[in-house]
Amino acid sequence: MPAKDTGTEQLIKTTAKRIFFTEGKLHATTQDIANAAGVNRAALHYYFRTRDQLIAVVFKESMQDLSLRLGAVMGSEKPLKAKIEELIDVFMNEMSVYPYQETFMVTEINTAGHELVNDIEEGPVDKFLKEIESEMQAGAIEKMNPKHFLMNLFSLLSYPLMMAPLYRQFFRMGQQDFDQLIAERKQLIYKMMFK
Amino acid sequence: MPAKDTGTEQLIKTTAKRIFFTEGKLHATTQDIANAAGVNRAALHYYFRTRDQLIAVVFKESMQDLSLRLGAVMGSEKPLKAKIEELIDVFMNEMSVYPYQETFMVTEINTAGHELVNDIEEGPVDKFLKEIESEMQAGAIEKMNPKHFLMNLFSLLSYPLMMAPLYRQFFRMGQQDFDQLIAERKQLIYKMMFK
Amino acid sequence: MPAKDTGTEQLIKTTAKRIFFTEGKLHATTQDIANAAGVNRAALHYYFRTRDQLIAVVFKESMQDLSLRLGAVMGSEKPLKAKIEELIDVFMNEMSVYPYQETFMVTEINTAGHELVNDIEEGPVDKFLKEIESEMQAGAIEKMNPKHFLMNLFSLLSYPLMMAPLYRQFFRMGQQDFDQLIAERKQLIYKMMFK
Amino acid sequence: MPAKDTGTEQLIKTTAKRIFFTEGKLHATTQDIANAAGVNRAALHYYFRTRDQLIAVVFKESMQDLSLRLGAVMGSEKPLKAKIEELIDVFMNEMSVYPYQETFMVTEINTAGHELVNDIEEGPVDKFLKEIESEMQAGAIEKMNPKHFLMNLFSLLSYPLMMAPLYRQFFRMGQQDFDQLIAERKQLIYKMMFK
DNA sequence: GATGAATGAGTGTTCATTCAT
DNA sequence: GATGAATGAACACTCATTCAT
Repeated sequence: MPAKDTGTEQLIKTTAKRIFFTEGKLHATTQDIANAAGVNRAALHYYFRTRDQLIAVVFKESMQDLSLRLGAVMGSEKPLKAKIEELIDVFMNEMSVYPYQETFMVTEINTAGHELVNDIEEGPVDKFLKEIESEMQAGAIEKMNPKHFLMNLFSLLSYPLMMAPLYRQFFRMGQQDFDQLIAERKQLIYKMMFK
Repeated sequence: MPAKDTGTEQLIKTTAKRIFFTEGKLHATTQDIANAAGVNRAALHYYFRTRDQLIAVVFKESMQDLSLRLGAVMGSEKPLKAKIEELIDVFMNEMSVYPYQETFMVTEINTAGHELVNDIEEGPVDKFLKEIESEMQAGAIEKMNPKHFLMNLFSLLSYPLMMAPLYRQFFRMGQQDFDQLIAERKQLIYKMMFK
Repeated sequence: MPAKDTGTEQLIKTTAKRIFFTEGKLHATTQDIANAAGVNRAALHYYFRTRDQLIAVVFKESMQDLSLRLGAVMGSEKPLKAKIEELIDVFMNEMSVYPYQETFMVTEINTAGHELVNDIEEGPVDKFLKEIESEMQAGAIEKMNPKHFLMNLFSLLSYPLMMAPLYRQFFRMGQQDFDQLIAERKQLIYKMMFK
Repeated sequence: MPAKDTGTEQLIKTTAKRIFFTEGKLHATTQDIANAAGVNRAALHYYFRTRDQLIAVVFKESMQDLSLRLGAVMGSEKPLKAKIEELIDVFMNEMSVYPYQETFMVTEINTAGHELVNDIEEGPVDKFLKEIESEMQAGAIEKMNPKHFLMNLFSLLSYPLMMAPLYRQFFRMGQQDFDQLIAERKQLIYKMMFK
């Protein structure tokens, strides 16, 4: 008799993602998650053994998910500039659905000893780095280690969003004005990466 | 008779900073801090009442410290390019002493409702933004809202360091190689900001 | 499937009552209570959230219990004199099972802001006060505000028991002699109330 | 060189009495007392060694004080009825200055193992009891163990005041109405004691 | 598959107390 | 005589976890 799948496991994962990545409750307890999912706290341990393992699963799945989506873009047959543009789009969309995902990652990186991203396919990335390199040779991009190029891209995309509360205070801006500022960045970043 | 200062209060603060910002133990307990400082856990409450207040003090002091150092650079009489160069230096030095300070900030931002940075002097920043703007007019910098210029600068500086463990795995690099990569960024960032 | 009741909640309450009201350990800690009940201290919080809530529950239940018993007497169809006699009996029995209940109440009254007795039925008491009043008109009881009559009754019953340790020393009496003295009061009080 | 008396010891005692007996803060900490007295917490231990000893001293002094005042009345040359009247006065005055003194006593009686009242002079009390007895023989007072007479007197005086918060709720009376009720008791009690 | 009951280990906090000065 | 600094012991409470059902 095959184990009947009541969808509870998936429900817990989805709820956890929502709580951690969307609602930004980085220190949510198992109780918080169980409550939000409408299940017993023990069910959580039934499926994931420990809180850390639930987090690890959620973490890994999200990373894989994202790297899959980014990998698809990187590995496509479009010209580099189009890829970069798409990358920015994909990333920004991700950030609007899961605004706290990166923040969560940053805090997790330094606490548990996750292997974090051990099973990412090297293929697309390597190919992508090579493309960047050849574009540098072609003169469209400033010459540098292509890894810098990637780090720069993600830095410019992520950091201001992670630090948003800080910058809003720092610049004494309201939520709306700041959102406007962030919206401008898509094009701005694109322009910065080339030329 | 002046209150006898045994230096314990300072010791606790210093130790907390080391634990949080240097060692990266973002979830350090009062016990952890007390142990590291070689004092009784109660001493911690004697001086700071609660854990949150200790954190708030440590947090604020560090922020003020940094913003003072950055403010000094921004407010100096040197030409903009020199200032940027110095800013990068100051920031990178800070990050090598307190590698986890930003990570700590990011986690704190979203938990407690600190006012974080309420008493930062607007003067130097405003003046600095104006300088950037005039340099844009002069054509040395790509035209944009000067706030973006600042955010870009800090993004490029901070993010790769915050995400270091992730990137090391992502790029399959050893600690040394990655440190080398980071070291290159100083000049790379400088070049990116102008032109 | 009905929630499985292991009786632990009731056990904790009963134990708490015994400790507070019978053994007179007015400042018993959660540990004391848990130990006496043979359960983990956390079980106490599992069922009652906080110590204060446990106390509040125990307190209210006991008050309601007593006021129910007294109310039954007051509301019965017997003549007033018989009621008073019964009241004295009920009260003295209560005091022999829970000698420290009043003492506990007195200390609690002034610490926490319990509503103490918010859901006591007014019916029986009002009716009882009216009966007393009519008996005063009839001349069997000294005329006064019937509330005084009630307060007098309870004063004469309770106070010497609450102050027992003091009086024993004051009168230099042994436990037995004092118990004997108290035993005499039942009839004595009855006689004082009338005539 | 005689120790110079700065009055601090007395100040602490007076303050403690005020806090315990007048303000009714039965669980006041050493800090609370020190603050109220405007002295350092350590001073408290300097003079009284431990908190319990401070309490013991305060307790004993107050008891002695009261028993002295009552003893003076009991031992005077007036007729019994006048003495009782005065006793009621003295006691009610005491209760209006130190409303929580009895409540405090009740809680202390059952916690610490004070000897409470070991050095009370037997003389006046004994003589007083004898007077009561002879008045009983004379027929002015109901015959009973004269100890009951005393306990009755104090019961009727004290208990309603100790239970005031309870009775106010029980009778659904406002503060003013209840105060009025209490004020009536002086005469009422006097009448009750004698036939 | 899922849960209510129960627990062990730990957390922040308070408090009376001590001691060097 | 009096105090600021520091501590040990305790306390209420929380949380992830387990287990019988």
